[in-house]
Amino acid sequence: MEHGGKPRPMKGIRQLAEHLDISIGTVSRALNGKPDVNEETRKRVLAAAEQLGYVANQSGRSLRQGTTNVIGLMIQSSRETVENSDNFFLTVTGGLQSVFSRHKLDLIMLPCPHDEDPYEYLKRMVARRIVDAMIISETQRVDKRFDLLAKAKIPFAALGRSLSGTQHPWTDLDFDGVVNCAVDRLVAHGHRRIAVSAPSSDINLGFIFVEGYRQALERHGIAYDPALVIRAKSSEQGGYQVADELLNLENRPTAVILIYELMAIGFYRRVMEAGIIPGRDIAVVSFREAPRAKFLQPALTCFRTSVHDLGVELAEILLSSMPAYSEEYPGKTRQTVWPLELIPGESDAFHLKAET
Amino acid sequence: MEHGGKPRPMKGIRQLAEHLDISIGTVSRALNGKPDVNEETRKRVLAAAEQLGYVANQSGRSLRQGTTNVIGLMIQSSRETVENSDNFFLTVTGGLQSVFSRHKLDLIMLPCPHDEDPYEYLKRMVARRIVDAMIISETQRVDKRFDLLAKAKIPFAALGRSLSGTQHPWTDLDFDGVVNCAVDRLVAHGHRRIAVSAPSSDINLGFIFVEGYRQALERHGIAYDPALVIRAKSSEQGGYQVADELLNLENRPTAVILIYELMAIGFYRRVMEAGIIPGRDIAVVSFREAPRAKFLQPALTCFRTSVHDLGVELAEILLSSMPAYSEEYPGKTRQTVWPLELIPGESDAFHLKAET
DNA sequence: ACGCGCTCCGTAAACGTTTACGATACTATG
DNA sequence: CATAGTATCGTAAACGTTTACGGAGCGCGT
Repeated sequence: MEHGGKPRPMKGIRQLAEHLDISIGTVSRALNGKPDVNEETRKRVLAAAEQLGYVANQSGRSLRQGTTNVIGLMIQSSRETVENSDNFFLTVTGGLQSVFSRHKLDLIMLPCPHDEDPYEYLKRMVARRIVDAMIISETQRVDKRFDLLAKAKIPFAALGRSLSGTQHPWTDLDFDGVVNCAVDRLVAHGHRRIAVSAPSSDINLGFIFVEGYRQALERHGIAYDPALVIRAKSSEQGGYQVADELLNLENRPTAVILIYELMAIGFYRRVMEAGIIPGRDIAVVSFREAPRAKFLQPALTCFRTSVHDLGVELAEILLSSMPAYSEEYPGKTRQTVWPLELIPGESDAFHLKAET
Repeated sequence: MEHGGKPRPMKGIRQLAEHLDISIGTVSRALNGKPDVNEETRKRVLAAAEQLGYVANQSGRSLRQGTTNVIGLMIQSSRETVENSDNFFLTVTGGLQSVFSRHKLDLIMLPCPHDEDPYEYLKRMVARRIVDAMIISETQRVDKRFDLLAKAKIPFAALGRSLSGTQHPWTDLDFDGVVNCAVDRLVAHGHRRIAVSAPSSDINLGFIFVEGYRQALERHGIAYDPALVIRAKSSEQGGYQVADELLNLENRPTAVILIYELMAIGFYRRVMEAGIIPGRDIAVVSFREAPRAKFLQPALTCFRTSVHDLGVELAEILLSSMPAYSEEYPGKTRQTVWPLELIPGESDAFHLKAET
């Protein structure tokens, strides 16, 4: 206003420079906090940029310095995922951003289309050089994406451990701990015939979960019965199906471990249709808690964690493996399992102990 | 292989050109499908690019032609949203992508951090020129983002109608239709005292929903009672709270319209604690269906739509307003309401009709 | 022989930044 | 006063791509 200049839409750093009557080099240095610029001119530049609404064009910047200041989070919104992911990713995103924003990094989510191969999609995104680093999720038991990213020299971290022995940063929920704790608890209550539901063993989660279950049984000297392992989708529908299959067994289990509490809704419905009350006639424990667990009747016993903090951990692990940021996270462990906490409900049937 | 060349990591179009012994101009034209290039050389170029894994650097491309081939979907993962959005956005994303992929457009999700003002965030993203167009969601009753995008000349479409009279492309769920249908149905069953729950009236949804409710009542000659309008979060917790407040009324309603079926879980829990059975003692209708509606007991009466197709509609509306694509969507209506379908359950108490 | 149109391709400029390098002015030191 | 050092700034190259422009070669009709 004091210049009488109309704040027309800023075109580029060049216009900003000639508006200030300084060279564009100085303007750039001023904006980027470089040391060799007079403090007073820096103030002028910043003020003018603010007033005229100038923000550096990202394409020009990344073309020059080969960096985008953007981290990508790849998610596969597959049918399977859409039904079970719930708000998991949005919550993780919050945790990631709370860390990234301190480093002026922006997070974008890259949703792989249903009909595109995740590997090809990632390849495309990586080649486009649109992100500086990647976070991948829903890791498979054999996941070619690890090699792809390593070869392309793109820093990355995974939400989900690696089973193929490749060395890279990851964090993962403590499936082993959860399933062990669940089995211990159920056994302590007198249960010997315990069913489990899990997704396909191609998915990391599906594999590890059942593996942990098998080991826990072994520890208690209980025989492993494949009929008690139900592969199902992690949705209400899946829970309904699990109950259905278990009811059809001639030798029914007295307890069941579900993966997602979402499944419990369908499971409850199906067993109640058969006159079976969770917590009285069958024990139910669920792996991951969502807010609705406590609204089920009877309240679901499940395992809880802060998904937000999981995002924080994931972000720190990623940054600690990026040369440009690693010194700010010294000695950070790059492969961690994330603990969960037991939230007791009424569904795991304490009183069965007495009956058995 | 026939060349004996090792497929080292491709640096740029220049290396690809000299590998083929053609000029980079021709290579670029060949890759981009320009007409003035021999079909046979085009084949050679495409083959080499495929073999060497060359993909154009996005920064260089967008710097030159001022376009990124990326559409941004802004979401506010506010606390409120995280709890109620469920998988809504991921499903919408699927619909969007099914359209965009036909035009070789990529979709990225831009999650606004909790602690950043959505307006400032959008401003930042727009100025960075990282996307060609934007889709914004969760529109407010007065939303400065419309002006921002219009001034920046960024094509955009909104998921959520405009109430401020600004002219821009949008689609929106048919709140009016839903709430009218719900009220009609409840009134036909003999209800006169009907409660409604909605988010804050600052949110488009909250405002329109209650407005439609008020008009529907008026149409039936029923007095509007502000005590029956409960502003609550769209979560299980919110549903619990709604039930709680309604139970405390001296003159209780006989029916309630909930916004999200997620709320029904909490609502069911609370009223059942008081010995009240939905569908017998109180009628419950919900606005938006998710898979779990049918697993509730008694099954929830609610309104359903294909969220995927909603995404398709939104994508087409956006593209039809972009000069580069508009001719492929001739005569497309740019402002539409999206209908929903009634899914009858057992929760809206048909038999109350006889009693009243 | 000449001109014209057509097909195909090479050249070089341009997009908006950042940054290495050198230039200038000033200060301190001998 | 000469010199070195320091603070500040301007210049220009570079990043990888697209595209306007023009040129070469060719066929064809006059």
